[in-house]
Amino acid sequence: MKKKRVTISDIASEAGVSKATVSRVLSDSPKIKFESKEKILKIMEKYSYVPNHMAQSLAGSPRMTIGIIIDELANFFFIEVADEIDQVISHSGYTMQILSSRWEEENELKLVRQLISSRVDGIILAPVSEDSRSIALLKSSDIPFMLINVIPMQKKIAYVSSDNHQGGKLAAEFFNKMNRPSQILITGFPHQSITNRIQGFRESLNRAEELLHYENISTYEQGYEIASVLVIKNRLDQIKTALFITNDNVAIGIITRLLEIGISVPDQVSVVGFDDIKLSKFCRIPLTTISQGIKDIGKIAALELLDMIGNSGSTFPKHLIEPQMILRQSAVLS
Amino acid sequence: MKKKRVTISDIASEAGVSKATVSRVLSDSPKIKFESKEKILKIMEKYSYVPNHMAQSLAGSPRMTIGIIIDELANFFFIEVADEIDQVISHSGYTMQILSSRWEEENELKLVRQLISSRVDGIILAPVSEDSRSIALLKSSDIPFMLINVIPMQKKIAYVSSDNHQGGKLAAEFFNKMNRPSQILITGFPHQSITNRIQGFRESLNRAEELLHYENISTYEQGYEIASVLVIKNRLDQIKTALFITNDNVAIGIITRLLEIGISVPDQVSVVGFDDIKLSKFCRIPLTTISQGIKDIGKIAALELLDMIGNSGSTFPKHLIEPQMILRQSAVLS
DNA sequence: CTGTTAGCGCCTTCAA
DNA sequence: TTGAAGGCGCTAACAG
Repeated sequence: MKKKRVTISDIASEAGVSKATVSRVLSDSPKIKFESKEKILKIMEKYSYVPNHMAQSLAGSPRMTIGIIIDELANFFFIEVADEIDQVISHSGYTMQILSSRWEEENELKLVRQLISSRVDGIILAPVSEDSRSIALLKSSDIPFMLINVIPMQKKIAYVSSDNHQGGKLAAEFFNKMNRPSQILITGFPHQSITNRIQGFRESLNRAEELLHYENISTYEQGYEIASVLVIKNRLDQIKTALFITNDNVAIGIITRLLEIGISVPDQVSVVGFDDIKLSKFCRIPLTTISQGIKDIGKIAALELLDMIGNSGSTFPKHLIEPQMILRQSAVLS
Repeated sequence: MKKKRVTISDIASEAGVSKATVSRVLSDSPKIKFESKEKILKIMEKYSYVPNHMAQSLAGSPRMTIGIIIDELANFFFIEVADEIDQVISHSGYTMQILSSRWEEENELKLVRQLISSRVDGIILAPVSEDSRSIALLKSSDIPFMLINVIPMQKKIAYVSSDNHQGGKLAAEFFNKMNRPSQILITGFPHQSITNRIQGFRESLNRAEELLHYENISTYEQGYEIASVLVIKNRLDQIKTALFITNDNVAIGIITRLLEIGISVPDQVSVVGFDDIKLSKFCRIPLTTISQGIKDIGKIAALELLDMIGNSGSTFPKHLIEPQMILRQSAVLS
């Protein structure tokens, strides 16, 4: 009962021409009689004919699509990067497909395999781990790809990332000036970008040996929850504290909860975030944070990938973006 | 110089078997000798062989992917719906591809065509317009699809949407109780969902004839900007005002600006939003808003689509979700 | 358990 | 300007 899909042959026979001729109007070839073209177009219209992209691609047409794998949809950082990428590539006629690995390496590998399998023209990946198997797989494919939010271990891999080590350092220098009695670090999944932030932070931080550290806090919900714990265990209500939180989403969650409890930010507790997502301007206490240059990351990744596709991936552009301290209200140098 | 991709034939000849045998290990067929399988697997591994999905699909394999087209990436409502959908379908082994129409109908049509062209198993579309050409195209295809955030004109189209008219009514009833001297409505693109909210709101609102209305405000940046204008033109600083803003993102932007200017929310200006995105709990003044039941929308859309794919799209489930008033701080009944 | 034979729908020479 | 033929990489009967 399933109605058969109309194919190029159907169109051809109805028009009384060969498949080749129909194919020519599909690819908008110039060498075709105007009337033939008109007629074929009309028939296509009549049947709402949509050529089978799989077949086209199999037969050699470029797909004109790039795939991007991000770690999570709920993280504004990735969404903003993706949005920027979409803007750029669509100008060149490409379409972007977003996939989410949900921070699962197995899942990421599956998605990468899928993208390779569907022969997209290029891939942008924010890998769960810097030595993820996905990267090896990608390398063995001949599809141009670009890593974001990570600095790969191997050579000959294109990437764009912010200098997270430097970002951590910036935060530390700010902390040193604030010089609060209590200093706490809150980080997310053990990801290279995070590790580098931690290192950069610790290395430049005064009294680093006293630093308290909470890990695996990654969403604003989790931030909201950990805040209560912090208050009790580390007496945030009594000891002037500085928080460095390596993710704006989390920072916003924490601040929200602190305010509810009646702890003032930045007076009692000052908070420095990381990323500078758009939202950090719009949250309850605008965030003092380290900017990753989100728009730059997206734009550069897209442009370079497009370029690599043009050069059939023989180059490996590398970009390390300089982070920047953005002073707003959640932490100030009184 | 471009290294040729390894195909099933390469694997087959290297293993000294036929393509069919290799294909069998690909599909994990039981009727295959264990040693053959092992051997073939090893060779695949050696070459990092990834089967061509285009070819597989052309030859009849289901793609196991669904496509979703949303209006914009920067809108948390859509992202949250998409995230929910991804959760659900991935449990069934499907992969989701997200595409963004950027509120452009032409672009939407192109993307729909692309999805049909690539023969995905199902499509979820948040159409720019309720009588978009995309919908007609989708109908003429034999791919199961589900509309979200809209109530289609024609019958026999599956959809899930919140009852926006009712949502507007809820807001109006709340406004009537607040009974502020000045009442202002702020809406986004002229989309059916918005129109319904407006209608529902106006119909139940006391003193609706005095209602002021600003249109085409759709992002929090735009909200942030319009706030200054509002203050000046409508003397928000002097006249107690109630704002109904049909989009939480915008509402958050507006509140942020109002606070900066020194206008208190909800005392001087009370704000009712729409959507209940997660963020509305975390913004500077937690939002009183109309909940669309975002998670429900995503879950239902995904589940029903999966079901339609199973039944080869012969059913047309329709869901109208009851919106709900969520009382937080940005507007209260004193 | 395995090989052979046909396509799937389209594009691309090569001739006409 | 058009048509015929071959092939892209894989799956699906149908024989053995």
